[in-house]
Amino acid sequence: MADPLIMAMVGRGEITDPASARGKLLRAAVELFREQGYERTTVRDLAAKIGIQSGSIFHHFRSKPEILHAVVEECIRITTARLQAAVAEHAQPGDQLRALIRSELESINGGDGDALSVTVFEWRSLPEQSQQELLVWRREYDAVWMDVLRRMRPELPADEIFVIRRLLMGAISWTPTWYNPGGRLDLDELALRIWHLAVPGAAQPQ
Amino acid sequence: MADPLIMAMVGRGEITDPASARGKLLRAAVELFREQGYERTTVRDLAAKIGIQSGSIFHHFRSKPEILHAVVEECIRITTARLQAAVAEHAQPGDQLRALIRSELESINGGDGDALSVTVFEWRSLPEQSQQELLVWRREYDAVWMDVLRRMRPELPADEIFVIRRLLMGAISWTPTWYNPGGRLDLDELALRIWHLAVPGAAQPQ
DNA sequence: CATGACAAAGCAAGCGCTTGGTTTGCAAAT
DNA sequence: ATTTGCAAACCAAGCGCTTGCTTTGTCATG
Repeated sequence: MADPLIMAMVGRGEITDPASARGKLLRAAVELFREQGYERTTVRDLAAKIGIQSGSIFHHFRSKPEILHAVVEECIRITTARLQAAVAEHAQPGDQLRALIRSELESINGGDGDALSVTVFEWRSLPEQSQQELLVWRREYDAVWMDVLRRMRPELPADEIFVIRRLLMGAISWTPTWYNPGGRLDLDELALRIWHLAVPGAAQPQ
Repeated sequence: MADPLIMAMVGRGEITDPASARGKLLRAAVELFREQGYERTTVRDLAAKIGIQSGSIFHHFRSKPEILHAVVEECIRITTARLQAAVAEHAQPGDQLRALIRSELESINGGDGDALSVTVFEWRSLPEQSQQELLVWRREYDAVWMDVLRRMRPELPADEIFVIRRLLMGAISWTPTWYNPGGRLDLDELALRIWHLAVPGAAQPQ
């Protein structure tokens, strides 16, 4: 847990310290929400997972929806920071796009704390007001993608870029339902396959 | 509701007659499950929607999960029949693929009884045993896609075809979260865009 | 007069959340 | 070095409500 990106964000007060009680609760929530969904996870499940009484949870959060809100907000902020870091490592738009795809795949299929799948699949379970508030962070997230795609395919109009983004997002978001992280297809190769969806003119792999 | 495909299937006893009490219940369930999800839909919601008492539901179904099971099963069977019909209308694999994409888009975004989005998004809410039983129908559904894709890209190995299928499935399954059926982008054009993802060598639209 | 389709009422269990009080860790005051 | 103060973290108990489902009875139809 010595992830420098996480530690820096904790230092800046942007996310909860994973070592704190609140942080542990959030990580347990991510795991349960991903395994069995938000609605089917009870506050008692959550409490049992970290070894406290169900009522004690409400010392840290005012309500159950607030837990989901916190999970999603921190997840988006972390993932956005990861995406920006991935883009910054490359100069060419093509490389940036591949890094972007790879980074998002990792965030959604990765081994530790893959909260992005919770964000993606439990978004509808958020109260209307929460969704509205979280849109601010989602737009920042989207902007990273749109910038890179625009530079990658400057010949396309904005609305076509938008459609491509959404289609890629669907393809990537869907991978947790079928992709096996331990199997023969590794994340780099999968990222390359998806990259070729967005860049039809490029040379085929192999 | 004079859909000949539906009527034929009702005649063969493959699906429930939409005019029957059970049929009305299933259609109401689809609507509610799609709007607010299976878990958040109560049997009382469902009963109120068709104007009966909540207890009366259990004359038609033994349990709430059994309702979801029936919704998903009938949906898969209908959608499979629609896909097969769409493929049969064309001779060339390229046209067949486009018809396939178009048909699935319509089933998941279409105006009337778009149960496919329920099937897609509520699959995890099915009991383990239901999932196992329904896999039989899902395999038949998948086979339609795999056959066409194999004929379309005969140069690719089976596992690459599989990945393409899953990526397309993700892109299509995700459309309900962003696509606006009444907007400027119509389903034919969207289908064409997705088609070009699967057929990178083909000429670009326009 | 048997059957199917429902209404009416309600049960047991589980839900999110509240309450009042206890433990723990730590730092300032003595 | 010991005491005191205090806030964060937590426990134990349970309230009020909703949930899926059951039971019993009614009534129209064939």
